[in-house]
Amino acid sequence: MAIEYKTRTQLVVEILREKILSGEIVAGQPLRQAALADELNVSRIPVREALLQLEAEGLVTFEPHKGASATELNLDQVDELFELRAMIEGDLLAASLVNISDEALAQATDILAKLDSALGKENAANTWSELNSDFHNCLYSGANRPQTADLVNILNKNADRYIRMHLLWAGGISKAGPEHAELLAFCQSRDIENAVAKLKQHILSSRDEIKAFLLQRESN
Amino acid sequence: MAIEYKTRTQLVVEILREKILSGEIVAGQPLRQAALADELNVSRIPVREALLQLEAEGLVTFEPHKGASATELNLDQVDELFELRAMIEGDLLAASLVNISDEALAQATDILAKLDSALGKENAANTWSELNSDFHNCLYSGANRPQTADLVNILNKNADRYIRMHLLWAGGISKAGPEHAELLAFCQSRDIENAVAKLKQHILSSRDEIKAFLLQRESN
DNA sequence: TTATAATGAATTGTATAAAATAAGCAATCA
DNA sequence: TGATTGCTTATTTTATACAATTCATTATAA
Repeated sequence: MAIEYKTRTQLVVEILREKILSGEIVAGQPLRQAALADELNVSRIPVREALLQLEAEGLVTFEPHKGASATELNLDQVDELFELRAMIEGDLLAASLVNISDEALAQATDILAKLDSALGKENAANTWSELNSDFHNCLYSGANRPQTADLVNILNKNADRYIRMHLLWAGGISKAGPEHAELLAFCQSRDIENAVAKLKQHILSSRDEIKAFLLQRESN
Repeated sequence: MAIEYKTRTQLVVEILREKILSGEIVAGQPLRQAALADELNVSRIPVREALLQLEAEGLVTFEPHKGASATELNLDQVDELFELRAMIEGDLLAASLVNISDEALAQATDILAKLDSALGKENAANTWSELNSDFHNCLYSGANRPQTADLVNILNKNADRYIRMHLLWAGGISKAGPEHAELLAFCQSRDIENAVAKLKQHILSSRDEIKAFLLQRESN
């Protein structure tokens, strides 16, 4: 297997993204370029460029001369983000199911099993979230819409933080397991209408749980 | 009115974006950092950061150690881009019409007049495209969905190059004028269903014209 | 006391210099 | 000749150094 070359900037992007998604860097927390450069043992230039890239993904907010911080979404923004996901992913799934291969569906079944068993284990939130993303991408693989898929992945990265947080603090998206199974069943029978409806409901119900959690935490 | 401070990076972003959208920088053309820095009288750092930002917008493609170039979309990608726009903008318009103010609609009427008169004039493509964007944003102003609006604007910047190109080389989106008028009429009567249908059809018909144009040019 | 201006430390933004990498071309070997 | 290797050059990537800006704090004046 060929090793792929990565620039320092790309490495910093990956490290910082993971720190934000995992919650190690908390939303709203200022990200000091010099401190990060020091910690990662690079100069400030790749750190700056990484922060800019993360800003484009929505995970970081930049203000000229004031610096960067991990983006903090309020309840309305969380709402909007999940609505957007429901719409776009619904459309993507519909397009995908027309052409989806049996291999992709088999793979999705596989991932689903891992997903269920991941819940109790160590580092559950991080593993779960990655598998969850794989599962959904697998179902969208028939669509052949690379730009839309990229967009979905960016939106998911933004949602991911909240999903992980919820998973970590409230013991998980309680209904995710059975919902995934139902969704996969509709996909397997190529029942586009029900599959899309289930997917949207799945995304929006996770939104509701997360919003409820955020609201409750806010009031403390 | 207070003038807003802009970093060199932001200025370079705006200049380069306009050059790409206007066609001065042709798709596929390599963007040499040193040459651009020299031309704009800044160092290479702000140029690099600007190119990274434009990459996030989809206008520029970066390859490590090889440099940046203006992104070139093939027919399928143009297709996907416009489909995505139709879906998201349709949804955004529906949400907007529920709350849209009479002022916004009046403003849209205003812009529409300017839009028609802009067609024959000098620099038609650039002015038209800006007004066109204003017109649509005006119609979406009632939605109160800032993240979705941002996304729409990014997608529009990608589509814009092709719209301007078509405007410039083929004398314009022939049906845009009457379509805009019809769309506005539906909006004024708060007829959500017809307005959304009209908008989608408007976006997709411009896609068809552009694809036909690209195909014809390709075969030469 | 309150408002405003001056000061300085912390931080970001930019320029320049150095290092790393890729691509083209000549030299070498089969 | 054809393929491969090593060198040269162009370009990008990164580091370091400096300039500009912000923010907090203190000093000054109304």
